[in-house]
Amino acid sequence: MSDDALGAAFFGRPVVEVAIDLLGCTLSHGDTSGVIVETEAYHDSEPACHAHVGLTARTHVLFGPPGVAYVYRSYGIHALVNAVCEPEGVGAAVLIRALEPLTGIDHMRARRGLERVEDLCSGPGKLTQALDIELHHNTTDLTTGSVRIGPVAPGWEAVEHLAAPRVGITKAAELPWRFCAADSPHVSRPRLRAA
DNA sequence: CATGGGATTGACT
DNA sequence: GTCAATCCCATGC
Repeated sequence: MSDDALGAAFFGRPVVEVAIDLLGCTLSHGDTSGVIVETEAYHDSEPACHAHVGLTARTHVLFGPPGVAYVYRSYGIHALVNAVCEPEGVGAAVLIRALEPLTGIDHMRARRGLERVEDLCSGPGKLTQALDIELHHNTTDLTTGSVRIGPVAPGWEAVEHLAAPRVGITKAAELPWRFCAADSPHVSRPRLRAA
């Protein structure tokens, strides 16, 4: 494992723990990067998870080794990026839902066609567009690849976090598996429902 | 081979 | 608050 990325051992733990610990860590691709301020956990034991249907061509990566990217297209429009968790054989991943932009902000503005920093990465479909993450990044190793997740950023070591129900899903919506950094103006859907 | 659903976003009433 | 856009892939005939 290198100094600028988290190792496979970090991701090979219970998915809810990883989702919480990822708050304050960095996601980077090329010149662009940001601090993760919102995540959601998904596990094959609950029906909202894509892996719930079992091992298919699509879900194959979710059951693979931890620390790998699972990227898929949602509603035919947006790419959403996840980090595969739990030991190999378990279908689980953390959805990266929002970032606070850190570097390459001008590139993000150009890709998004927007100026306000708090609009660049405040949603799972927005951050993939801002960082230029696409479907071909599916199965990329986040510990060594071009898209990678780094350790907690300076000043984010003790971020207070909130747990809340996941959003945008129709099944198992009651599980409080959405996690946000408290007081961040960069999370999606401004209002948080209490857990 | 045809069909239906989806972990979202942005524009419009 | 409501609604359409639009691609991948799992499922069923």
